[in-house]
Amino acid sequence: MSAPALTKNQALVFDVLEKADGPLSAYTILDKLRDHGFRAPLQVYRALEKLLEYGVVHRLESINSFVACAHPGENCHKHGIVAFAICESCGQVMEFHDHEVDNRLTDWTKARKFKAEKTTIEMRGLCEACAA
Amino acid sequence: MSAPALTKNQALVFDVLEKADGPLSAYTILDKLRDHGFRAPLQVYRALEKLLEYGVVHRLESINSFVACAHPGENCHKHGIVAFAICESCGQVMEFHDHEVDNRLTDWTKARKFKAEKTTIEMRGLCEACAA
DNA sequence: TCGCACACGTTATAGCATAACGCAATTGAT
DNA sequence: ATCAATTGCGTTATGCTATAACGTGTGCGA
Ligand SMILES: [Zn+2]
Ligand SMILES: [Zn+2]
Ligand SMILES: [Zn+2]
Ligand SMILES: [Zn+2]
Repeated sequence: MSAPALTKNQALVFDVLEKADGPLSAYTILDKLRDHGFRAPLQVYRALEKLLEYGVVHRLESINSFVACAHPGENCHKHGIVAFAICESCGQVMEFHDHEVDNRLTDWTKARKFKAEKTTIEMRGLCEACAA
Repeated sequence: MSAPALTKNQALVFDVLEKADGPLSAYTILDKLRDHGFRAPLQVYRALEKLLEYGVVHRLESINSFVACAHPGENCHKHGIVAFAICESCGQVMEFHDHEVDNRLTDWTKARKFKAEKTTIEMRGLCEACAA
């Protein structure tokens, strides 16, 4: 699941996400890539699907947006569950891991024999700068 | 924020969710209430908005659906962050609280002065029965 | 009685995501 | 070399999710 060489479209989408200062929706990405020949949502969604699979992009379920992984190179997935703090004012996203949270959730799933495939942890609120 | 008497529409929507054996999308709710005079999505969304506010219904961000609170009467919000395990096969949802998870996330936010307004924890996977 | 808050109904629109078709390039076994 | 399978890509169409904007009626306190 580590990232092979990206195709042209995958590279374009990843580049847009990496340069952005916050999460972007698929349609926003599409708009940013019209000059590069993108015409339809599927071109974006198909690239995102692969980038998510490779673990270099994360999807923020609570805001239907996508963001480049904040920990390039280290294959984020291996660090366990990823959590996000999303500022609803400035859009900034902070990505972090907490092994104790992982452990507690894993304990819960083990006790109930629930097989978790994908876990979402997202906090929406105000960052320090915006709360002031 | 405890629940006042529900209006007619709110009661109808809540009733549908309570009787359902899993989460429902707003449009599914709409379809189930057409016989009761519902004609437009807003009728559902407006009722849901209040039910969420009262804490008797939860929104599952990762599947764009809504579910009745599994802990009627005790005002779920007071127990801290709510977490869900969602079976992608049978649709069953398990709702739970974990104070240690709460504490860890709260510690993180305090350390970074992030003011969390709404936290989502959702695990998607297979329940014991479906994994077998 | 006036003004306000709130629920409600309706129409229209915006925003998010995928189905289904066909084509081209790549790969990898025979 | 050839064929089949896989993968990426482009396009059109469609479906699902959510809200904007406008207007109506009702209840209730100033
Ligand atoms: Zn990451
Ligand atoms: Zn901020
Ligand atoms: Zn609850
Ligand atoms: Zn199941």
